[in-house]
Amino acid sequence: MPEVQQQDRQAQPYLPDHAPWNTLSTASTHDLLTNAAILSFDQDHCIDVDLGIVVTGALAVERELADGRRALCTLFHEGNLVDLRRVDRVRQGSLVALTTSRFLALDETVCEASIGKHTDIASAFITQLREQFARLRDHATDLAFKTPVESLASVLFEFRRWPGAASDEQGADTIQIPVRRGDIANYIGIKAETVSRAIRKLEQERLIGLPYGDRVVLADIPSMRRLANGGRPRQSTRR
Amino acid sequence: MPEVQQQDRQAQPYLPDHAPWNTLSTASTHDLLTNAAILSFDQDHCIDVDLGIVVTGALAVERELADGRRALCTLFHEGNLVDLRRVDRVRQGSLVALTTSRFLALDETVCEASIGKHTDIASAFITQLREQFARLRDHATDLAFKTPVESLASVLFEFRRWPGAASDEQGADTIQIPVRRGDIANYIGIKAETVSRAIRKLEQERLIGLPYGDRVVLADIPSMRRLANGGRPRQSTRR
DNA sequence: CGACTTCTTGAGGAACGTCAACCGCAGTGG
DNA sequence: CCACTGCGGTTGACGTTCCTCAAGAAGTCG
Repeated sequence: MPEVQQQDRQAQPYLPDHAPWNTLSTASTHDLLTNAAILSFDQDHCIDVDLGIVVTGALAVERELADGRRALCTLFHEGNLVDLRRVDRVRQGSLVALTTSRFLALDETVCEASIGKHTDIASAFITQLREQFARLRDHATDLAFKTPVESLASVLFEFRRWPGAASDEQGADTIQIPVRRGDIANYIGIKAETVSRAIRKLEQERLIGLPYGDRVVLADIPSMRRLANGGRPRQSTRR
Repeated sequence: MPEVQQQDRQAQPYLPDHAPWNTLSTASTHDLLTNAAILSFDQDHCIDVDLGIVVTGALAVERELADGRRALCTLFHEGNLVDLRRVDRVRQGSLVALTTSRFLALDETVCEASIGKHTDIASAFITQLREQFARLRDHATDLAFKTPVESLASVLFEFRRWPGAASDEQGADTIQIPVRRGDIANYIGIKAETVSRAIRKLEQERLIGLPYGDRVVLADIPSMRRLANGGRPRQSTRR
């Protein structure tokens, strides 16, 4: 169990250079950053802040079941708004760092005031919330019925949308997998071993390439898209 | 495949008598209902409206995979705000009626204006969105790692929170299951047959009672809570 | 009564979880 | 320099689980 440890930095708080935050006016930025602080976290450390923005790294909302099973309900990357303030006294889960990360902790009351005062901040928040809602619905669909290979294809496309994760080196579509296998497993509801097997299966079918390390080359994007959209159901005993 | 069919009613639009909508001021209610309409739907009919409030019945966001598998990502009951407006040109899924339902379709531009004008409407919307976010995270946790029996216990507690679904007849905690078995299955990511078996298992263990029809009596709430929280993991081959 | 839908029950098999072992790598300390 | 340790990832064997399919039961509506 990772202990809670927050290393405060005296650095001036700043917003990540990522939409929609880099479009805010100077006055809005100034107001929003009042009482804010940049925090740094090592991998696997819990973060007991309920409101803020991811500056670098990867965070997740983790929920632990009674017997120790862990589920990552939401992944956050650079620029994502994190809002875990309680609803009806119910905890939404705990925020953990999946990699070494920096996080901009916002002051809740300042934040509420800024939303009311600046329309650009309000719309930035709404944009983020609706985007995350859509992603969470996607994710629920993945979890409900997709096979491991389909879920993995789906999550690869999710990683491709992460800022800085995708690149187009030498004409190939390369993705840097930003988290550990075990984290992917906890995210898509399977075990790390099954993630490993699913990756190997995709590679054997020449749908992806594994040049080195944590890099994945999408060799056949149309097929992968079909897969991610539910193209490989459980095998029927009939056929 | 259910055809799209909407039966318009000339009835005056009205808000459901349910929090937070019944706390709005008269002026707010009047503004919000401008250009709104009450629609009625039969079971399994699609609803091509992106914004509105459930008046009676049960709706769901359905996503269909390429091969016909269906997942219900979100259930909506009386009083729930439905906001399926697109994000980044991505469809969130389609809205379907799980039972005969009535739905208050809101005008999107009127709605935006009302939120900006009336703070009680804005806070009602925010309350609904955050509540649904929390529920969706719960649901993702269910889908990720819970066994069918655990997921079923979890969804029974979800139904208990539905207005009108729970009652306290003769001292027992009785729930009216508001949707079909197949819908429950599509919601918690298992098959209808497995739902049936899970219900039977719970009854055999005296955790629930099945007096008649679609009624379920929670006979042992503490045990059920434990179960819903992950109290019955997959069996280890070790023990 | 049939025709239909929904739910239930049973048999059988594919699939994924469980466990154990191993590999590669990085850090550590002698 | 090398042994030791720990972590993350991979591979293999095996068994439970839940999906698939089929058939029947129960309720609904014409």
